[in-house]
Amino acid sequence: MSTAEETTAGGDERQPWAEVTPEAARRLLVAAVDAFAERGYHATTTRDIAGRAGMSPAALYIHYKTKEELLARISRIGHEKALAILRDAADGEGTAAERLAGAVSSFVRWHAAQHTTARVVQYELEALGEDSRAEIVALRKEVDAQVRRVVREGVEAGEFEVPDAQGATLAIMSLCIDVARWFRVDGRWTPDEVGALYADLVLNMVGAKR
Amino acid sequence: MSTAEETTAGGDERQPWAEVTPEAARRLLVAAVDAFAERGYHATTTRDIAGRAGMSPAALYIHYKTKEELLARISRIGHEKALAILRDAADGEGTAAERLAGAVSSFVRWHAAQHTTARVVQYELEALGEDSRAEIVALRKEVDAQVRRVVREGVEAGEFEVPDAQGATLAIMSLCIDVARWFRVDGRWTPDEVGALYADLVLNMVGAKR
DNA sequence: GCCCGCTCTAAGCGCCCGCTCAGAATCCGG
DNA sequence: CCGGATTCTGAGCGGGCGCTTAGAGCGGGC
Repeated sequence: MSTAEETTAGGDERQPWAEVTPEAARRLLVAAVDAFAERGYHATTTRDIAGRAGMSPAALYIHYKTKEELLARISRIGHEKALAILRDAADGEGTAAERLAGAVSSFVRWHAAQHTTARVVQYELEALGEDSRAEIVALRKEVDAQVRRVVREGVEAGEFEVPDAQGATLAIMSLCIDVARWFRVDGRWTPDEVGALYADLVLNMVGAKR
Repeated sequence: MSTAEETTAGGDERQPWAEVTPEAARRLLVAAVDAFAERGYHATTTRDIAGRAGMSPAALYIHYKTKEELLARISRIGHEKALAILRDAADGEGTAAERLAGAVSSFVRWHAAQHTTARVVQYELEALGEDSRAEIVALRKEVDAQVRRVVREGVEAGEFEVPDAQGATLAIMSLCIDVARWFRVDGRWTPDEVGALYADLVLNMVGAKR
């Protein structure tokens, strides 16, 4: 497995929203993440978001033009974080198997540890407006490309044995993303444990020689 | 009739909502499935559902007490169908590997072919009221149990090699369920192809001797 | 042929939504 | 200690929501 914890580019893991300023805007955004993850974008009211941030409903509109802009900002930052995690792992050193295991375990760890954010990022895409959705779709293609690259390299190097590299990549991404749906903090596993378990299962899946 | 296709208990695959009567109630329910899958439960209005069914908004309330009852009915029938599919496969004949492959391919095929229904069934749980949610959660436990049983039997028979049967089961279910999220009718694969691909990947995942 | 019961519609009720705006509070350079 | 910019609040707008109600249309039993 990975050592203790590899550093992940693109932000501090303890303060994921440090780049959002001023502080009131950050408090609103964090409140929105919680509310969107709990109840979904459409079921969340601006009054609820403002309330969680300890402000009046009107305060929201000083920092964000609309409720949708909040979602767009969350989705943007979240996808950039996901891309940074996977790029780091895919660009790292080692065999394709080692890099794939690293990518899966970090990506899964993020989906588990930041599962509220991940839930919004992965499941509220359709609530985005046209413009932000296009931006996000482009980011997602880049995200996919990182994993596909490692899978292809593994196949070419004879490390993996898969009949359909694109299909395998899809399944791997799918497996990781779905962690955000089912992960519970009071459940059976810690984020690290799920990451390790899934890295192992994925190596099996691509027929990596062990 | 279906010859090559295995018959699946719990309803005809071409008319999935045949058990819903009268016809107007079925039309409303099908409209609700489409709308919920497209836009999500909370973003769907009763006017939209009624409009898709070619009726006035008030007509909905002759057949259903509330909008939530529509969701509950859809979720109930969908989960029963899913359970029937997996029970059939798990109770079938053959080695654990054959039964697991059958379970995964049928379950995935359903998630792909009926992806609008599956999307509602799998992603709108939190919109359910307390009572229906409890009922559905019980059904989901039974669904999980079918797959877990086959995995355990495979491990005991020495067919599979997994360090954590529960973890592997979770990953298998997760993989299948997420098909409803990403599957597109105009995409690269047919439901049958995804079913076959995924059955193969899952056998790898559990370390089945090939 | 009449009437009952079922199915449907037109109209609309009360509520809460996203969002606005006028003005109060606060901060800060000079 | 002042004055303008910035950040916030209380009140409330227009509108769409889930759902109700009164009554029209109509098919089947006697």
